[in-house]
Amino acid sequence: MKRKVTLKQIAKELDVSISTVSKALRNSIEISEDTRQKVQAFAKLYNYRPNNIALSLKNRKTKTIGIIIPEIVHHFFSKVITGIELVANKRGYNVIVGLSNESFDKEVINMQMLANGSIDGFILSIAKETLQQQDYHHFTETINQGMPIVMFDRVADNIPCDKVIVDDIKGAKKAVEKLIHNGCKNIAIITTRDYVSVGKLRTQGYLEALEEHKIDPKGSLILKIEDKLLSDEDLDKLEKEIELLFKSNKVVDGIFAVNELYAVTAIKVARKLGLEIPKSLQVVSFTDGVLSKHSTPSLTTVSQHGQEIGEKAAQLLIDRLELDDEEYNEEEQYETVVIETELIERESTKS
Amino acid sequence: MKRKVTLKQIAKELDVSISTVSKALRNSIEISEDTRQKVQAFAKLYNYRPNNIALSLKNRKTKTIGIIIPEIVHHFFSKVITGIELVANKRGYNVIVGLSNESFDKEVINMQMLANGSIDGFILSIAKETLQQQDYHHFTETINQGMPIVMFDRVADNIPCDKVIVDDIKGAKKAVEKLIHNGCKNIAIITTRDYVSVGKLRTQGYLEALEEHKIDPKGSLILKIEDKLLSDEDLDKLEKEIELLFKSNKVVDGIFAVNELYAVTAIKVARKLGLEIPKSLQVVSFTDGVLSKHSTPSLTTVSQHGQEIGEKAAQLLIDRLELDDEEYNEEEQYETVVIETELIERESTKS
DNA sequence: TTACAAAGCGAAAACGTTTTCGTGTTAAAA
DNA sequence: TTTTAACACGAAAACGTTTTCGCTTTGTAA
Repeated sequence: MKRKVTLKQIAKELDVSISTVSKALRNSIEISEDTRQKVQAFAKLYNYRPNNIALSLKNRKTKTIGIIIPEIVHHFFSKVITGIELVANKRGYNVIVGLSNESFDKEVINMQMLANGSIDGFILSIAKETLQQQDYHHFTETINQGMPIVMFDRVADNIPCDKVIVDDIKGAKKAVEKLIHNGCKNIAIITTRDYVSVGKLRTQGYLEALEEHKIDPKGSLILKIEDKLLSDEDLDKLEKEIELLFKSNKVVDGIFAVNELYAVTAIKVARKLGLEIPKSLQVVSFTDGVLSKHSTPSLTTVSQHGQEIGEKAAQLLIDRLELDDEEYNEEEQYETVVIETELIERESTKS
Repeated sequence: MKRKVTLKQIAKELDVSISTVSKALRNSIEISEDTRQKVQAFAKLYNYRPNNIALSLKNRKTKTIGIIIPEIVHHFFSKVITGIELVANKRGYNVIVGLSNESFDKEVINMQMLANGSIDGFILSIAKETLQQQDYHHFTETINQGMPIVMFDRVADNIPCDKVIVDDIKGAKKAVEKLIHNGCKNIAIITTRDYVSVGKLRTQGYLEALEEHKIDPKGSLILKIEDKLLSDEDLDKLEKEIELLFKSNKVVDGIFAVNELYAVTAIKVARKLGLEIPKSLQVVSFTDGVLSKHSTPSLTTVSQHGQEIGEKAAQLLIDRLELDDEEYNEEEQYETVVIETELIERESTKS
C-alpha cells in the first residue's frame, strides 16, 4: 500500500524544492523544459494528485455545495438532487448531503456541521417542523457569516437569499381547471394542514380556480390530512378519511390531490365504492413521480420539474459564489425564480 | 456581514497567543481559570467554530464518507443513503454523494474528485457500464492508496474490500417458492440481461427454486429485458415484449419480476388481456418500493431492506477507518455481510 | 539566600498547497 | 572587462488548527 504522494516527497526524491515541483506541474515558464519533464514524469508515475483539503484551506473555498433536505426517499427531492449534482459537477463542484428528516434540531445540527468550512454554500428545503416553529435563526446566522443559501420549494419569505419555487397556486389552478373543463361539478381537494406552505398554496389555487369559474367552494369537499410521516397505520386512517369524504358527498366527480399518495389512495377507495376512473370520477394529482406514471390507471398530474429546480438552484448558488468581490457590493439583490408547472395528462382524467 | 472568526483574531483581540486561545477553548489545565473564562466568553460571543478544513488537513482525516451510486431517483438507493447517513451522522461523519448515472466514466471521475483528500473512504454500488466492461482498476487503485471501500448490492467479487449484499438467489427462491406453493404451474420470470449481476443472480434463484420442486424450466418462460435507462419508448417496448410472453404462453399463471416496474407493467398487460390478479395470475416482484406498496393491486414483493444495508455498510467503513494502526496489521481480512431478504405478502398473490 | 518545582503562557512545527519575491548563474551587450 | 538581462530555481509566507517544547514568573522548600 503506497500512501498518497505529496509535493514534498516528489521534491525530496528529485532533489529540487517544493516550489519547483509545484510550478513544474502547473507548467510554469519559470521552470526549464528539462525539469518540467522530469517532474511530470515522476508525478505521473506515482499518480500524484493535489490534496483537495490543502487546496481548500489555501483558497478558502471548498468547491463543495451543502444540500439539506427533509428526506431523500422521495421522488421530488431526489430529482432535485440529480439536477443540483448535474450542474455542480459540470462546474467543478461536489455535493454533500444532509437530511433533516423533517426535524428542526437535525436541520440546525446538520447546518452547523457543514457551515464550519466544509462547504461554500447551501441549497436547502425547509423541514416541516421548522416551518411550524417559524424559527429561522440558523438561516440568518449562516447568511450573516457570509455563506450564501438558496432555498427551494419550501422557502421562508423574509430570509434574504435566492429562492427557486414552484408556482403551486398556478399549478393547482391548472389541475382544477382541467377537471372543470372536463365537466366535473363537484370537485374535492385532498390536502395537508396549512402550516406546510405548499399544501396551503395548492389549496389556495384550488379555491381560486373554483372562484374564477363561479363555483362555490364547499367546506365538506376540502379534506385536510394531518401530515405526519406516513406509517402503515396512517395509511389506514387516510383511507378511512377519504372513504368518509365519498360517503358524505355522493356527488363528488373530481378529485384534486396535493400529492401522488393521496391520489392513488383516493382511487383505491373510490374503486372499492364502485366508482369508475375516469368515467364517474376524475383525479388529478401533484408531483410527477413513479406512482403517477406506473400505477393503474396512470395519473394525470402536475409536474414540478424537480430536476430543473435543482439545476436552477445550483446555478444561482454557484453564480453567487463566483462573483468577484468587486461585483459583490452592487449585487445585494436576491432572486426568486419560479419554475413553471406542467399538467401531464394521463388516464385518470377524460381526454 | 461578519466574517468567520479564527483563533488568530481572538488571540489578537485578547492580546494572548494563538496557542493560548486554542488551549483555553479545549479546557487545557495549562491555562489559568481567568484566561480560560475570558477566551471562552469571547469565543461564544463571536460564535467561534473551529474550521473543519484546517482540522482535516491537520488530522489527515476528513470525517467524511463518499458515496457513489448509479442513480438517486430510485427507492432502493435512497433508502441505502438514508441508512448510511443515519449511522454516519451518529458517529460524527458527513456524507458526500456522487452519481455515476450508470456510466463508467462518470464513476471514475467522481471517484477521482473525491479520492484526493476530500473523504476518508467510499461506499459504492457499481455502475452497470462498469459491470459490463469489468474494468475495476479505479477500485484497486483507490484501495492501494490506502482508502477503504465498502461495496453494496452490485459488487465485484475479486476486489479486496468489505461488501454488503443481498442474498439475491435466496430472495428470488423465496419469491418463486411462494408462487409454487400457491399452486402456480407455469411460472415466468421477467429479468434483465445477465451482465447486471443482480439480474443474473435472481434468475439463478428462479431456476434453483424450479429445480428443487422438480419443475422443468422452459426457455420461453424466461424473458430477458435489455435494461437501458427507461425512457417512455422503452416502456412501450417492455409492454410489447411482455404481451408476447403471455400470448405465446397461454398457460402462464405466475410471474416473478426482478423489479417493481416489470411487475406493475406485467400486471397492466395481463389485465388488458383479461387476466385477473391474483385469481388467474399471481405476481411477485423484487424491491419493496413505493410502487409495490401503493399500486393496485399492491405487490407481493421481496424486500431488500435498503436502509439496513446502508447502515451496515457505514458501520463497516467507519469501523475500519477508526482502527488504530496497531490493530491494522492483523486485520487484513475483509467481510462480506449478507442482509436477509424478506417476502412481503400483499394483494398480487393468493393468501 | 539559593534552588527548584509548578503554573501559565508563547514560539514553532506540522498538515499540503500556491505564489511572491529573492538570488545565483550564465550569456549577451556595452 | 564590466554591466545587464534572462533564466532557473529556492525560501518563505499564507490558509487555520493542534501540540510539543521551552521560557518566564511565582511561590515554596532547603
